[in-house]
Amino acid sequence: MSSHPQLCHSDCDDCPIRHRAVCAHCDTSELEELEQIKYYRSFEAGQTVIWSGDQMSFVGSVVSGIASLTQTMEDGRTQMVGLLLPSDFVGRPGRDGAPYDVVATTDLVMCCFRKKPFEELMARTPHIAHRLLEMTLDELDAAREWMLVLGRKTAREKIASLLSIIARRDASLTKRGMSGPMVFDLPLTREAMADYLGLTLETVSRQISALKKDGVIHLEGKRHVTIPDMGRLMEEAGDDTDGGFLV
Amino acid sequence: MSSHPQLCHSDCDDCPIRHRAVCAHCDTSELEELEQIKYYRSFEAGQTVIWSGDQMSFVGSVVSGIASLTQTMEDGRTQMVGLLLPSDFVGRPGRDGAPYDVVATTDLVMCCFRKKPFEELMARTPHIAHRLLEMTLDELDAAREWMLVLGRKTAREKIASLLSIIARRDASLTKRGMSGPMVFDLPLTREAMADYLGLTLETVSRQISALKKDGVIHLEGKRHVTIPDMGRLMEEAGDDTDGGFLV
DNA sequence: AATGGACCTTGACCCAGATCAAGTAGGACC
DNA sequence: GGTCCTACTTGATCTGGGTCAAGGTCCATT
Repeated sequence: MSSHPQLCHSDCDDCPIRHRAVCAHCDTSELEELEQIKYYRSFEAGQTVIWSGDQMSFVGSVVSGIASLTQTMEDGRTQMVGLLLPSDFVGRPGRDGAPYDVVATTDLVMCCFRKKPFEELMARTPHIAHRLLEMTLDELDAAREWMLVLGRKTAREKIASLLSIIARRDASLTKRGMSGPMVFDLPLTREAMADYLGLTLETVSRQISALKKDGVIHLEGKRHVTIPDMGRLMEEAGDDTDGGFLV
Repeated sequence: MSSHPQLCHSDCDDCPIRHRAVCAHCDTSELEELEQIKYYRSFEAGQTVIWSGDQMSFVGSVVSGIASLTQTMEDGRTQMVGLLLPSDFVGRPGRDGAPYDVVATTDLVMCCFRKKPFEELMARTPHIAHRLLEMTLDELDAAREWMLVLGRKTAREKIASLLSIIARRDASLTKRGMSGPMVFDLPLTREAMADYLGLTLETVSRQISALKKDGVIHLEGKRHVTIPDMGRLMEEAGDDTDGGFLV
């Protein structure tokens, strides 16, 4: 927590990332006000947090686990339109209905703020409003980057893109750097990856096997991944070799 | 203009949509301030308005013509990640670099505001900041809806989705209703449609021919489209038959 | 240690859409 | 009226990824 000392107070350990997403610059009285309207919710893997069309009564952020934003067609085809990792923010201040399902992809703990009072706080706290706009622009950038993945990349490039996103996020959350080999556990099933990438689970499986055979990744078991050379992975993803590290 | 009387002042005819995107509720002094920092720019079809990575010195909105947000891979594959129709807003207040190219897809006129003073105005005018957040959330919703199109729809459904978006936007801009047959000119080449849909131009052409043969659309020349039955088109798009009309 | 079930892998085959290649339509300009 | 050019169409063929089907692996439960 050393990099965000201003966030740290009593219950840091309880919910280490709880305020990072919302208010990196909140003063004490604002933090206390947030404290008042804060509560935690847990979900089991597979549970739906919010149904598309429902009223959303809270905003909040992911403490642990993974949630995903999912759109479904009548015939059952589904597409994940967003992946929420720990510290990511969920919610649409000023809006009522959810435009898509929010699903707990793993066991999930969320730190929530009641929506009405949060909006009121936001209305009289410009820097929170500003922060919300920032976060929304970030989400928009991520969504548009993903449109390129969905529209133009091959299956192999799609897998490599997903792996590099997860690896990067994991590195930044655990404060390990990006140099040297990266090691992490895949938090998604093959099917969830397929839904995120616009593929079938069989194709995901085949491409992961191929990347493994080619030495781009190592696998222990089905989920434990080692990436010996991050640059190589990003080439496989078809990304500009630089730049991507910024996200 | 009758539905937005508060926007109408001297130069309504000159730039009818100029403020609609930004400030439906601005008072006179705010409008005058905007007036001071406003200027127009014109582009020819094919010109690049902003290069990815460039500093953006303005925010603004499209007066006439079409612009598109485009991402390109090193090998030339390109994906449109946004379509800017008249009255749509461009710009990222609080951010400097553009994350993708903005390209004039047809001849284009934009109404721009100088960025620095616009941001200052925004900082002390909460309802403008709020409006910006609203617009960004709308863009995010649109981007995510498009992710479903890119990831899970067939070529035929993709074309139908694009046509119904254009038809709806056209209807709302010209204030014609959605009842009865819809008539409009396609503002995009087959290639631009392909770039938006993650297809090749040949596939676009074939699917348009197929929709025509099946009576879902009528074509006069290559661009003039009549949609006899909007509901039918939306079924072809695989959309929920209701709801979509809201956008 | 056997059973069951979720998750994953691999093979065989198929098809939607890409690719390659001609050709057509229509507008601008001489 | 011809010729050029850009935008589009259509056909023939190929292929990446989908579909269908058969196992395999790893746990949790008994």
